[in-house]
Amino acid sequence: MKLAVTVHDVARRAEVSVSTVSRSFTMPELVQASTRERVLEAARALGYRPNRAARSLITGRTANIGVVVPDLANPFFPSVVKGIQARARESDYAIFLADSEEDPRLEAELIYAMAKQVDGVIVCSARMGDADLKRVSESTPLVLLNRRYANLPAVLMDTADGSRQAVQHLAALGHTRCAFLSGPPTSWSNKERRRGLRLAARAFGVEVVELGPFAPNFDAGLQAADIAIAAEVGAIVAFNDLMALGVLSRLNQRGLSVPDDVSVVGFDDIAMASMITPSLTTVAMPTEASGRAAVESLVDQLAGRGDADGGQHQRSVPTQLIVRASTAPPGHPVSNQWDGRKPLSRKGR
Amino acid sequence: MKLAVTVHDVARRAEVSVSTVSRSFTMPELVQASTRERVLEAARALGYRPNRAARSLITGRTANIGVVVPDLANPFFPSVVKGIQARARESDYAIFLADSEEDPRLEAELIYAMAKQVDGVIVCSARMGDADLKRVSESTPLVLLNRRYANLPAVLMDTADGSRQAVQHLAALGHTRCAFLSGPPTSWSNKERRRGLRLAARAFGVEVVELGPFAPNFDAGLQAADIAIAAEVGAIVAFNDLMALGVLSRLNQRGLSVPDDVSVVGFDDIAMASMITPSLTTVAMPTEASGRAAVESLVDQLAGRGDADGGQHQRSVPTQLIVRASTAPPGHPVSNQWDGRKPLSRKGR
DNA sequence: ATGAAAGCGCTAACAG
DNA sequence: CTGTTAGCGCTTTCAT
Repeated sequence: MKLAVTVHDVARRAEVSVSTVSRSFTMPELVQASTRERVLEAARALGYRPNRAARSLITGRTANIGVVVPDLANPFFPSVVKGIQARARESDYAIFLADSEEDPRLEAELIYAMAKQVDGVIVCSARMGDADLKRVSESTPLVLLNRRYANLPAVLMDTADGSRQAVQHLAALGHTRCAFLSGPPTSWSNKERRRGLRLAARAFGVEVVELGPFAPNFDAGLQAADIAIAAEVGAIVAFNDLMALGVLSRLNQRGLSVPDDVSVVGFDDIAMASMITPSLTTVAMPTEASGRAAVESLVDQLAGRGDADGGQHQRSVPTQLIVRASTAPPGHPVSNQWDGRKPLSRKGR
Repeated sequence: MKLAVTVHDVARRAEVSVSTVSRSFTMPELVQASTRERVLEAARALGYRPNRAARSLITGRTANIGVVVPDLANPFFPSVVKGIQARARESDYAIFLADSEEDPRLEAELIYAMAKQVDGVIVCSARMGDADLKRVSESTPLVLLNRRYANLPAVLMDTADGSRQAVQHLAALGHTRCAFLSGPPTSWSNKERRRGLRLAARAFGVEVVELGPFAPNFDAGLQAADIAIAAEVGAIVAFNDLMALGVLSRLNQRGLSVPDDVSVVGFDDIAMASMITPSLTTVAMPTEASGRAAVESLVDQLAGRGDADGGQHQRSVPTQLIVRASTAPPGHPVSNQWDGRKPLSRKGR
């Protein structure tokens, strides 16, 4: 069943030494064409596949990259992982995946556990504290996604600007008072969203009521909706789309109309956003693109190119407000109007 | 930076031999408590972590399990992976993840590539042909999810029964003609859904028009909606929820109301289903539970318990129809799915 | 251009 | 109970 075909087997079949077999795979130009052909042929005949684990033992390189996410059930993360996976394969890396179940302690533990089997780890929306982050970063090359710490390489979505766009939009609709349903307190994204909101609120003359923190899921949205309504706001900005959907659902239950009675804004994966109910305005997060960027950052780092650019390891990826039916002029066909080309108004930062 | 702390280092520090160190970790009861304590202490002080790759080289066991999915962007699969991941950790397995991007050839290739680094592979909704499946299954222990082949271990969602429930529901609403938007031709689930549909259609006196095949995504749903409408059906059963959402979106664009003009049924992850627009009736698939079941099946198989139960390796997991607003009595506010002009709620509840 | 031999970090006999 | 030794499958000097 699980018979291991080794270099030796191939060597014997091709009547060469093991080193020649090895070289035929890893440094083909160093072996004569005819010999190499014989080796490759023998390998094919035997169904030989190099054992990457054994290889890594000696080379110190695993060709695997680790990925840690807080919760795969949150649609945001699969999308990031998708981007990582796609970009990783382009550079012949395989993916080691772990779900920390929103547990900060587990997060660090998982990274330690996989450290030896990967060349580096991409940590998505890390929930652990700075101290742990520091410690972990000393044992394995890391890339942070949507988290900032010292000058660790990071890919940051420009979520604060997304907040700004959202507020600008709401202000344009005539709103003067809106609620922010806050998410996980240790989340960098949450802080950024709040920060952007406050800044823009002042600029556009909108009052922001901060509610929460809530869990970043659908059920919390149900509950948060009532609280928001009690706070007498005309617009609700939810930490993410899962919560926003819960809000929508509860609003609907209470017979309130969106956006006629209340405007709702969520933050979500850009792909998912296009499928979701048109009454929800969304700040689209560039999930796949960020995943790809994270891999690139890691690959650079591993290739030693990391230190070359003087600690300029933190890349920011823009976000984009997607407005649907809620602002469509009467008679405008409802759809996912954004075609991915024409950006909405943006100021430089 | 990446200094490797080995058994030797620990051994030296604890003034014991390497084998004692090794045993302290893998067979703690075979080493005297005091010695073990000394070893563990030394290990902690040095920050030693066993190198699982090296270990696997000699034990033949990696404590990793591979997972292959066709498309992580399809919400169905992250949910399955979530279940796998959770159950896997309970048995101290880590996850190797690969996305085949709906490419049957890549699928087999990915499995071969990870074969040596995992103890077994869970293949979700395999798209590859039977021949490839057979070949792959000879090189690595496999568990199939929503795919059946010979007597390979498999976890099957009872999707045919879901179809039956859907048809029964539609018949009860008075429908006599419905469309089935077919998905990937090589998909077992697609065949099962169609089979269940046909069977139930006969039983309940409903006519089924088969359309497609379509790609299992949102965009295909947009397109399929037009075709379905042209076919003059009163109900549409889509291969999955991604397509169903596309259908909903297009119907909405065309000014058709769901479910007043057309009923739409999708198949989806049970957790996601609860958040999606209430106008969509869904056959909820037990994704997480199936993921867990798949791991259990694999663990059994690896423990040699596989052959004991006489080839009874195929487990079936029930599905369940979730009906929402579509069956609500007239006057029920339909949804947060409308064109942004006319309030949907007609009368109060 | 090719071969022989020495390990990578770990565990599994086999002795003591 | 603990230490010594021999590899797991692979790459890599160092010779030839």
